[in-house]
Amino acid sequence: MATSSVKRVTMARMNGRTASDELPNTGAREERKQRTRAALLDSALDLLEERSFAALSLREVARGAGVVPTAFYRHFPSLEALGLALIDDSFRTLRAMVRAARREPVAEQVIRSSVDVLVRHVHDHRSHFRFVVRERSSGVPAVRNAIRTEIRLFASELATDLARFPYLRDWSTEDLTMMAGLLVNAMVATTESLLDAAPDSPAAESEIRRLAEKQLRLVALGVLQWRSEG
Amino acid sequence: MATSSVKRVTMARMNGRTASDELPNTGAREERKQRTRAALLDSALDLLEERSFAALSLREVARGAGVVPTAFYRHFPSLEALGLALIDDSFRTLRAMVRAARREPVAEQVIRSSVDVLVRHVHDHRSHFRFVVRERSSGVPAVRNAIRTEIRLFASELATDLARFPYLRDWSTEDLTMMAGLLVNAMVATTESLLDAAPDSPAAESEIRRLAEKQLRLVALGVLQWRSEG
DNA sequence: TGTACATCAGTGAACGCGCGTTCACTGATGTAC
DNA sequence: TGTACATCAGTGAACGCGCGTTCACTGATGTAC
Repeated sequence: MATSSVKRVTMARMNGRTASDELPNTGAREERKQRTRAALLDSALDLLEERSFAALSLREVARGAGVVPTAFYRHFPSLEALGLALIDDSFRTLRAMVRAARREPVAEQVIRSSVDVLVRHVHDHRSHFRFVVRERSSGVPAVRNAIRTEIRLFASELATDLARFPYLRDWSTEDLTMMAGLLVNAMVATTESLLDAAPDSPAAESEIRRLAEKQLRLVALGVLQWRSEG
Repeated sequence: MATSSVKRVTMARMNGRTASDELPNTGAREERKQRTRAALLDSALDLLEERSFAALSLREVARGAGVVPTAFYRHFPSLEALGLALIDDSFRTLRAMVRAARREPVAEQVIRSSVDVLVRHVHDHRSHFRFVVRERSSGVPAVRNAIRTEIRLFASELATDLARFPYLRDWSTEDLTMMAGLLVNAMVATTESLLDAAPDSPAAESEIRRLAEKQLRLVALGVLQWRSEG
């Protein structure tokens, strides 16, 4: 194959894209492909409402997405790869939640507003949170480990955030990490309660919210008394 | 069939048992049956080290126990039934742990000795604790619900125990339950850390123990400041 | 104690089923000129 | 713009496999007398 001709072809393609009024990869074909990919992910999330990831089958997921089993391979090399993509999506949701929490003013109401952000996000993205919370401790090793890594990352970011509070300014890193771990545990437990409760039950939701706030206030009281040996 | 003859047979059996020097159901046949049953449970626990319960197959479990698949049905009507039996065994282990903890003197060292009991029991019964912790949030509904019921029971027993502490004597039931929930969360999280760590690594174990003690001390400080509205 | 019969844990063949994966294909969309 | 060719998402048949479950059986253990 002649190098010059390859170059010409590449440039022609690039010019074609630049000249067109569409972004790269936004043709009808690519769009349809992305829709099928999304349908596969949605199908999996649907099935995960009543089954664990380890119990999913590729054929079920494809069936739910309205495609033939072999079409699955056009999008993911394996079910496990789809699982990792679900983790990406789920933690994108979670990071959006953290950004929302950071926008809240850091006031005396910090506990209330943090719990509020959590409850609201779990409400709006049940299936993502359910996936993460359930597969965190059980299931396929690759999926489990990816989730744990993300949660550890999340906890250490939380520790960094905590270091900005006046009380906590001179805590040791270890103590901050310990406290962040405690808070993440509480958040996960609260998320589990929310997922167990009937969806769209404001009564159950506000009861859980009240309990979560109490737990965080109890921890906060401990924090005020703590003498970090950092 | 003649009623009188049936009665005679039944009584003869009862007399036979009473007269023999063996307890009922302790013949060679029954003993062998119990050994096979135990082998099936052990086989399942073995497989559960790297797989979730939902991913077990009856044939695998039977294979691991050294019996033919159909023999499984002589002991359990389904894999799910075996799962429920595993829960029984696991919580028997956990209740033994709680009894051990209650025998410890309630002193200033109560946190240290509680963590100590937990670490020791997880060390000695890894597979039971792993099963409970993993299947608690994922997996087969029947198994998951049975575990949650047991954990809720455990938490409310803990709340009762807590009510005996002087500081906590006039806390409201709700606050005691809330605090027990917090402690159970911490214990579960600690158990997860222990199961993640390399088995038989005293260094990892004592590091986790140290962290767990810190978390409990932090909570205890909060408790001392708490004003229950009970 | 000895004998004849009952019980029942474990066997092994057989079944139909859904699974993951392969392969050659189709036909709509995209590209070069 | 029109034509000829390339790309590639989705198809459908086919495969071998391990699965749960059924069934009639075997032979050691237990029981009656």
